[in-house]
Amino acid sequence: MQSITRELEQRLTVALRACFGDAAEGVDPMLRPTQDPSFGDYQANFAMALARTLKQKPRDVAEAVVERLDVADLCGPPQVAGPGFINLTLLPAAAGRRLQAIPPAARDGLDRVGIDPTPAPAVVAIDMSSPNLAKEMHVGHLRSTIIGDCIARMLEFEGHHVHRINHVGDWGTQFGMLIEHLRRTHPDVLNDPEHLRLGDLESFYVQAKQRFDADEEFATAARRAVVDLQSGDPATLAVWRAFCEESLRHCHEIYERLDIRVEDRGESFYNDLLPRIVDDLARVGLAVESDGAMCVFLDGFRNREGEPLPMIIRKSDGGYNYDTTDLAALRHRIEALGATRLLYVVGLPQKQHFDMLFAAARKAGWAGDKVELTHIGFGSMLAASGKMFKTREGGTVKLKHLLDEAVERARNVLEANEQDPEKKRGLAPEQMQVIAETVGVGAVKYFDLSHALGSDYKFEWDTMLSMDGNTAPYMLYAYARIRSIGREAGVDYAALPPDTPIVLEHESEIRLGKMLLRLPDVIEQAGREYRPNVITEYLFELSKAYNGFYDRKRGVRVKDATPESVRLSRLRLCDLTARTLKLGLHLLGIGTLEQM
RNA sequence: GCGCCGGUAGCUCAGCCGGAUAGAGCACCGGAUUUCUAAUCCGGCGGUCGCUGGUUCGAGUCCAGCCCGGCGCGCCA
Repeated sequence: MQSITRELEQRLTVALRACFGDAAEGVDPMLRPTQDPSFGDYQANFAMALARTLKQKPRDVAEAVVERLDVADLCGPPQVAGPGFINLTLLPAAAGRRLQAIPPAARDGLDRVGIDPTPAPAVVAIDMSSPNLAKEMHVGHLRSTIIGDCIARMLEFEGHHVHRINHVGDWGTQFGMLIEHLRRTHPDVLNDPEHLRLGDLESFYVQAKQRFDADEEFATAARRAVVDLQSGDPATLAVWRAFCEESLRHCHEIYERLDIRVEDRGESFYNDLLPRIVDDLARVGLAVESDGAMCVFLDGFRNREGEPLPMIIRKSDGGYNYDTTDLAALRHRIEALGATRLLYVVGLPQKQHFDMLFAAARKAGWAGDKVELTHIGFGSMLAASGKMFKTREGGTVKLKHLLDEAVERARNVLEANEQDPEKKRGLAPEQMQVIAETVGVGAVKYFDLSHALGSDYKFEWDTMLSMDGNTAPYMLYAYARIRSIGREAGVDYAALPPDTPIVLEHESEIRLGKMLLRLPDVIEQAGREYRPNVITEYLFELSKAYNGFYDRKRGVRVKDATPESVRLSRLRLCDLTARTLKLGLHLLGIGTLEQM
């Protein structure tokens, strides 16, 4: 399904040229969806700006373009309105033809709803999730994980080759005490590292820390473990590896539950590359010594005293820090993975770090002009109180517990409905559990992704689990209902003949049909701007359009519509709506349900 | 002190390189139900878009200053 706006933009560009020749070169037609249906479906806003450079009246410019504009096959007669807007209204027949041309879903694999992949695929590396293996994943990792996966899905859908890189923290001094603690609590760890199981990493960390602070002998041993680890002592490495693998198992329980796949690549992977990073930067004079540390000074970065702010790539004690590791990782992604688009889905507080990282990589020549470096920053998830998300005791909230609660709350809603004779579905307990998982986890994801990335948001259970409004339950219900309608109508949507004409006559049909046609633009925009909430907004609009179409007062009959051609046309609209919802939810990382 | 992000309806949030009368959900009030899954739909109420000035045909959106909140700013990541 090709974008209608792109088509109309091309026609406008042709008309602009015909009217003004070279003066119209490079002029953006500024085609936008209208906000008010009384202005049609799309409006072109170029005339006011162009009139200025042409020294003509805006309305005259608009009239002239309309005169030469050839859109009769798609739109009704273009209208010039207000100061010089050109309003375009899609013809229902043209909309119907376009919908009809959408090919059926592939038998296997993802249903692309007729949208072609890009002819120019790129290799993309997305830095996402990236918890510290020393501790359990907590709510602070949620946004990066969910948003990163969503962006990965959008780019994969476009046809790019995407690496979801889980840049886990598996190195650093804290691992000394963990190794030492592990040795003492699990003396057999080296005999059978595969079967190491630590029930709760959080309390394991706390125990190790307490012992480190209280027991001098232990602390000494822990420090020695750090040295051994860094010098590559095999026995120490083996314990460290066993710990990291166990910690990763904990992470992957969460990822599985979230239906997210990542490529684990710990910071330690880059250890061998770090000396060369410093050497290479020193050789070209980018890294210089300052207070005993090797630093890169970049234009425009100042500390609180107003002096140049360094990026420290080797500490005065000879150790490296995350600036060095991130530089090495960046280089690796470009040189070894062949990535030309490097995305970092990391919280906004780290913006300055990435500004410096990117500046350094550009200056060093490691990232050329063709390489995109983007920090996709996001705001904080706050408790409903508006404060930082904490347990009652002030600790961090484990991600596992958050998801458990989401599913439990979803299940409570389902069970309450089963008590209500009006809403009872007669679901078996196992079915209910599956539905609760999808609804609960989906609600958390959807709620997160439905907010603008940059702003903080308040985590509110009642809002995200509500059946009303822009939520996962509403969207999942809309999908399940459409599927149910197909079953009730005795129709296998997938078996509807692809050449069944789609005829848009009733106002609610026209509205729904036009909404369906916006899909390519929505996906394109969401992917280009890295904005998941463009998709959620659209899905909500689409659901509302569908509910209007299906509404018993304002909508049309579907299942028992006559004649048969109308019934089939409407069933195809149902199918296309379901397929669009499914694709949209898929891009958000949310599965659908046939029944709920 | 410098920098970044935010301030939009009672609450939670949208608002697409500046576009027509600033939107949605919740809450509140009212209406629709012989159910195609009403877990829905329709209507009403509700705003000095933090403040002031500027740019221009046009500013929630861009610029400057100020107020409020959050975060960052040399060897943690």
